[in-house]
Amino acid sequence: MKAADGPATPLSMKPVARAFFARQVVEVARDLLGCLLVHETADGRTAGMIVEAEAYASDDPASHAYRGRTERNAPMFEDPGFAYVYFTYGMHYCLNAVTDRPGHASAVLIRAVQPLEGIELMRARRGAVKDRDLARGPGRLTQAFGIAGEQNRSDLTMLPLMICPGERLPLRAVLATPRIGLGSLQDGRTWRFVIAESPWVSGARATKDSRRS
DNA sequence: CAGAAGATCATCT
DNA sequence: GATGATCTTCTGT
Repeated sequence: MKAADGPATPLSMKPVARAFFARQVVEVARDLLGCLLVHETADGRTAGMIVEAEAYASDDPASHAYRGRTERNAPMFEDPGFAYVYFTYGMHYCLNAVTDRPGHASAVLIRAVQPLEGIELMRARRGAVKDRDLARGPGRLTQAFGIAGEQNRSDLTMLPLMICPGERLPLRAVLATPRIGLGSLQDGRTWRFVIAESPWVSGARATKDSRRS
């Protein structure tokens, strides 16, 4: 007999309202912590709780949208609540949630989730790694969720994200990376990384050069 | 058209 | 901590 893979209690599948994404990018990034990322493919459904994210405002020099619209970053200029998926380093896909208003070109990179459902499927996709490493990191996450590989990238890019409310996670840190680029913020401070208090985050970044908020 | 860099990861020392 | 893998996208000529 096959062991069921999901959690004992079914996940709430009611997605957040579109208005959730139509706000300043760092606020969205912060509020995404604790939310559930759900993705379904022919192989099954995977879900996890977002524990680490990264905000990219349009005036951040490190943002793909910093130098204006291109073919690749076009989804960033479109409607909030959709995905912007891009391919990088010749082998990795990264998943973003488009935020703010159309034309503002900001997005949140989803950097790590705590696996909750479809864990066997994630293991199959990721190979022999510790469960802690199944979806810790933007490239690993897309691989575990089946967003990488043979998936049609352009289709994926225009799909609505399935983000559902989860639990409230305490904030561990908000990190700035001023030498790479500036997150644009209301009070002039520079933010970008948004990290929850959770064992599923990437430890090195979570402790280095952090500013509490 | 060529060249460089890249929102990364696995592996090595 | 350093390095190689691997290829798309963007920029400049």
